[in-house]
Amino acid sequence: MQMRESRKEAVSRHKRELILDAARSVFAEEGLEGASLRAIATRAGYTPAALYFHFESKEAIYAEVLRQSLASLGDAVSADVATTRSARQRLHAAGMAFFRYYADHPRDLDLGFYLFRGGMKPAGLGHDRDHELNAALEAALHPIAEASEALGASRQKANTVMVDCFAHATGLLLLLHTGRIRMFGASAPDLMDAYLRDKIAQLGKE
Amino acid sequence: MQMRESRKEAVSRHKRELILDAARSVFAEEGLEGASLRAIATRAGYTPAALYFHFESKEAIYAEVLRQSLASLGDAVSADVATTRSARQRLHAAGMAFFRYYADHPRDLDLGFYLFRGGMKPAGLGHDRDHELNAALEAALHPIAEASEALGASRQKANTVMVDCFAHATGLLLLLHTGRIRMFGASAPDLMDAYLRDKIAQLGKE
DNA sequence: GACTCAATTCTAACAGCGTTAGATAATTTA
DNA sequence: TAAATTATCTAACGCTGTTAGAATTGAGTC
Repeated sequence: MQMRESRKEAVSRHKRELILDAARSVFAEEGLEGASLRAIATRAGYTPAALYFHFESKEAIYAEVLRQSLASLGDAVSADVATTRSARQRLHAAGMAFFRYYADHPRDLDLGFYLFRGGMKPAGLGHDRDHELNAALEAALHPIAEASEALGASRQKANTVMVDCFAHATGLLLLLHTGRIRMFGASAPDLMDAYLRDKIAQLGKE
Repeated sequence: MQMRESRKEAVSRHKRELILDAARSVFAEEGLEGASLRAIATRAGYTPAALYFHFESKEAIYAEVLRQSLASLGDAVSADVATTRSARQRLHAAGMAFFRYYADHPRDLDLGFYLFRGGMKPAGLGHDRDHELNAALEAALHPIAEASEALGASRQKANTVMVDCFAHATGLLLLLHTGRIRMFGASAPDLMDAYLRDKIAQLGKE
């Protein structure tokens, strides 16, 4: 039921994208803390209030940046998975691609943590946006569940594997980017690799 | 080299503790977002500016709350570990105690995420406070490394196990408290339990 | 009891934040 | 050209963490 977008809509979408570019730019240079709505507006050549014509709130801008980031993540995972030949390799490739994406894009991880942790609180984002982000994350991770099932796991078990991999990767990424605990020579990517290999071996023998 | 604290020092310490109680109280009722310096001051019966006589910044108050929380965590882990008889049980008990502490104290987890992620940025906390918090976290987790070594792992490997357990628990806790990904019937505590059992079995046969 | 000096708290303000109402400018439509 | 809609700006509100400087409190001394 979607009709061709009018010229006006295209222009509007383009302006939104310019604002999002400004947001990403400020975000990259100043981090999440420095990415105030005013800073974003200034960089985009706007007055703060003007942004409210294109987005309903600052969090909505953040959410859209995150949404696009999750789409990129999904693409990155899919691309890596596509180069493999076996279910074992698919699981490993998907897990590592997920890990690597956030190892390479720490700001995106910041944003994810910020919105995913705070988003449910007071009227944050609203259920629609919220569900959309959840779905995008799950979609990006889905190859892990698919590969697990191909390795003989039940659907329930396959989803559990997906959740486990997500949790482990997330925890390691947190460690990687904050350096809270000394790693004693071990590297986060190596630990992720080892975790996935163990999981695959474990699935193979059940 | 530490001498008995004077009466004046004791009073000062008591007032600090009252402020920290107010902080915990606001934090419990309003969450991290609602725990503004002004809200804390009001609850403690102070004017906002008065808090700066006892703490150097709002983040310093947060940091002290977190420090005490990490001490409690260490106690909780130690207490559970003390009830066990074997190295296998110690590892399992320590991992589960860590997980359970933050499952039961979501606000403390919020605080940890907030300070641990943002703390390194612009002049946040300073290296001393920062190192102190890191050390407290590592101390709380140490029983995991100890038990791993008792199970025959090298010191390097034992520390790796500690890091892995921390990462997995952290990731699952994030999931537990935000419900970002559907868990498909699996429960986070069960997943943590399964992870630890696997790790223990894996250590046993090396 | 009055004086002093330090410890403690308050008042008032600053600059920054997200957000909103209402006026204004720019663009499209009739 | 006139009207109407779209887009942006100005100005303000109430919030935030923080600071300077004045006022208050409290203890120790003459």
